[in-house]
Amino acid sequence: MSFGKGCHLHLIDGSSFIFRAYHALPPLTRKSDGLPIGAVAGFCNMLQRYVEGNHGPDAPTHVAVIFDKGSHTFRNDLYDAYKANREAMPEDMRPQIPLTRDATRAFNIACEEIEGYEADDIIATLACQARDLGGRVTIISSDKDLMQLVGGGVEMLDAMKNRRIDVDGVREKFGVDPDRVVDVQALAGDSVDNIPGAPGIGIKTAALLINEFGSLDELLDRAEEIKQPKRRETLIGKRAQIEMSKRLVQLDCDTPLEFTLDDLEVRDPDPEVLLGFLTEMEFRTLSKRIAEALGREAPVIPEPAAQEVAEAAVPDWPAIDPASYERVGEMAALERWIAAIRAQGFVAIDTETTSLNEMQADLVGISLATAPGTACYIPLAHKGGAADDLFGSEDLAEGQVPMANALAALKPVLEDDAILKIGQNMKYDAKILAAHDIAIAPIDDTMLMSYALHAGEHGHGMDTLSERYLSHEPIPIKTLLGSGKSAITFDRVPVEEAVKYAAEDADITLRLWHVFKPQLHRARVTTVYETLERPLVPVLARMERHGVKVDRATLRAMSGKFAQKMGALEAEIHALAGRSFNVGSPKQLGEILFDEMGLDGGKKGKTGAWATGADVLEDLATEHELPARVLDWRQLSKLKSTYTDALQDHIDPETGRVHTSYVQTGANTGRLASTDPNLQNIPVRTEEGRRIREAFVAEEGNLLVSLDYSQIELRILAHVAQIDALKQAFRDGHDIHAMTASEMFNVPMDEMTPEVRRQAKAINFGVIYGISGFGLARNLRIPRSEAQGFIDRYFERFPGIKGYMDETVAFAREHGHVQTLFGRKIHTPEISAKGPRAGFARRAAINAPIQGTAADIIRRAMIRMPGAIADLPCRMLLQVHDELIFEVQEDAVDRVIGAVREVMQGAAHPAVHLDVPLVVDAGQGANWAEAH
DNA sequence: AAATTCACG
DNA sequence: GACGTACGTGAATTTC
Repeated sequence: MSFGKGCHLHLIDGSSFIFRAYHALPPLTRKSDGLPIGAVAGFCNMLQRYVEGNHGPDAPTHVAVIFDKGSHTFRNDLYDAYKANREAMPEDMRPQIPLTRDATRAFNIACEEIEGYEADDIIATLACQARDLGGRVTIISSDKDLMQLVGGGVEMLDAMKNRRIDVDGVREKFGVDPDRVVDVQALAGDSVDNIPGAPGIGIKTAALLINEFGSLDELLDRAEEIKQPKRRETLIGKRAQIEMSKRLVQLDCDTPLEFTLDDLEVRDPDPEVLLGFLTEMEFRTLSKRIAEALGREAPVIPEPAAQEVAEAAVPDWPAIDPASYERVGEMAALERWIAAIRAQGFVAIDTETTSLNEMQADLVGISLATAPGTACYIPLAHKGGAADDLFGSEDLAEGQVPMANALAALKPVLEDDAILKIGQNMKYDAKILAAHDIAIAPIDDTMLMSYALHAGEHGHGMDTLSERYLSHEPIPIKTLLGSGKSAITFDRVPVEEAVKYAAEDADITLRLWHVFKPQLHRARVTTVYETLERPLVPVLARMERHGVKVDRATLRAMSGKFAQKMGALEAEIHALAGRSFNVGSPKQLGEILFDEMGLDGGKKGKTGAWATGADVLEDLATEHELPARVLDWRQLSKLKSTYTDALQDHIDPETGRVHTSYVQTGANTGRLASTDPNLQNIPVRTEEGRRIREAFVAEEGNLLVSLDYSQIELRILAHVAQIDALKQAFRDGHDIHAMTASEMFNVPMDEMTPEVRRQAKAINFGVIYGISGFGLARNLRIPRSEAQGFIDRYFERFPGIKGYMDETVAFAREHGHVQTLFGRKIHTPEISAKGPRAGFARRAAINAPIQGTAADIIRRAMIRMPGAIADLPCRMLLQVHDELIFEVQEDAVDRVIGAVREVMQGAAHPAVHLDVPLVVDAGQGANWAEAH
């Protein structure tokens, strides 16, 4: 096909792919000879992902990967310092460059480079040609230097963020249309490429000037008109330098090419060539994946002497084949499986039910796996009914073992101390089985193993793990249940389909267990898994099943009151605005405040919408009535929709209680997350919000008791950073924030003002979060310079803190993870990233050991709690990060507080001896508001 | 499905 | 020199 109208050209910026691939992956080497191949692996992965994504109407007709070649270009003749401050290419990257060319050719994608030209110029030339012929162009790169090409059918695509950049995207980045981007760049310069530009002028100022004068030439000609003296002098004095900068950033659309667009037509890869290349590189996982996509058998890559157990184990297993699983329809067959399990001593198990909510879920079937590829499904409560019967039948389907008989046979196995039960997210299955009076134990949980091994690297759901560690995509549940309104429950799934899906889950779980089990030891996280993860499962299951009593009448009354007040506020707000609008719409509110009322202080976010967050409205509220009323309305709206209304829907009709679900792998740091509903963010900071806690009540004759760790994160900071002054203050029971303030501002403790103490408190918390001048300034609403002054003084007074922060970041850079005092590892894959992500990763790395150690401590307390309170008339109900809530028989409150406090305060022992005491405060009352 | 906002530790 | 930032979460709502 000759290139022309209707054609779509993709131009991939090869260098940016290589650099991203290099930095995204650890330094992998080819096992047989140690050749560095990390970047090549990442590059191939990106190409494969790119190819897989190329379907549908937007698919390219022509494609090429463009590379740089040679280091000397016409730009070096113009300016000898061009790109002079670039860091040298890493040693282990250089040999991989030619291999990425080979990889591109292996994928049968055109691979182009021209000696003495930058890839950007080739891309520019091709893009111009394609555009002039009436075709569409997508440049796959995030390099801002290419943005000048956008427009007239040319767009960019950031492959990592999967974000298209069109003319509007360019305007957002540069503040001008694409044809003026070079003008802005000429003024702003670029430190990465060492383009000088105009000193003192950045992108913002440059865009302002270009928009005012229309073009760079016009601006330079009329520079005399500029009012700011410094800026005027720069523009006049540095004119030559600015004009040269423009020539440096201007891409060349007339690069002499030795090929034409027609040579770039999309071609299918030759499976032999592609798989041959991948085999040569020894990419096991990738070659398997690509072979599957090509419908070929995966190439066999021999394993060298030093074997990775996980990698070596996989090829020996039979492929995952849903058609091979057994349907267990009668007792005799079930007895055979039970005998096999007893003989082996372990089994993978998965339960299928009618709901994700364990309290309302009915058991539908159970699947078992005893070896990779050996799995079965025992349907127990599938409904029958003809396929054409829209509503199905209420009768049970044929060929199912009666549930009571099956469970009676399984119960001794599931409760047998000598038989290990393996599951993925066992808390769910444990809760389902508990409803049938089965206390499943002992267990292993592949989700928790993954969490102990890989927190921070990826999620821990079965689909993720299967794809990552088994290179297999499980049958999506959607294909069985459908989605949305027409979704059915699992008991309506035909048994033959259910067998494939359910048994596959058990099979996958067993395989994952074989992969992870030996890795725990090698990664030194066996103790974390065995003492902080696995034993928490039955504890959480029991708390969740018990639930907390919530009084519907209290919530209903509050909802009504909130609705009334909101109605009045809404009328007031509309009157102030002069027209009616949706108060709940930030977009409409922004238009009212900043476009119609013309208030200043408005800022647009990255999507171009006005920001109307509470901080913005609070600033405006000092001058105007409307934002103040909106803040009031928002508070009520939040309380009503998220709490008083939604909580009522979560009261279980059977128990009259609310049963949250804790996600043990939800937070990377080791904290729990609470969902459906989230009971870890019930309001407390405002008087009105706190009243919602009055609806959380104790059963007749009982009280709610709350115990929380006082300042646990600061205590941990004092310990890990070895800050003597802080440690001593905690030992002496002093007010830690006042003490900090006194040290920093030289104010004697008895002259401390609340304001100074408040500032010190913000700094103390800031330290835990990986403090920055900007963040502290925003929090305290003071100038950034002043905030930076505070931080400097703090580090001066407590040099250990700065040392700890630097050491933590250095540790993360070296090892790719940080860890808690108890050995929990939190991976920090972005720690060496560039740009704003580096800041995020750095602060997260500083925070994780502190937050994570606190999380470990309360986990240890929770795990010991059932034993400590077994003989007392009370139940543990909730955990809120540093707080535990109990329901206690009235006459036992003091005894319970004593026992719980002892467990909580001693929870770090004997694994860790802290230099600071842990202090636990207690409260009690008829409801949570009183107990807190 | 993404963005915005806001509740908690 | 400019940019974007406090750490960790979940849920409701609007908008696309």
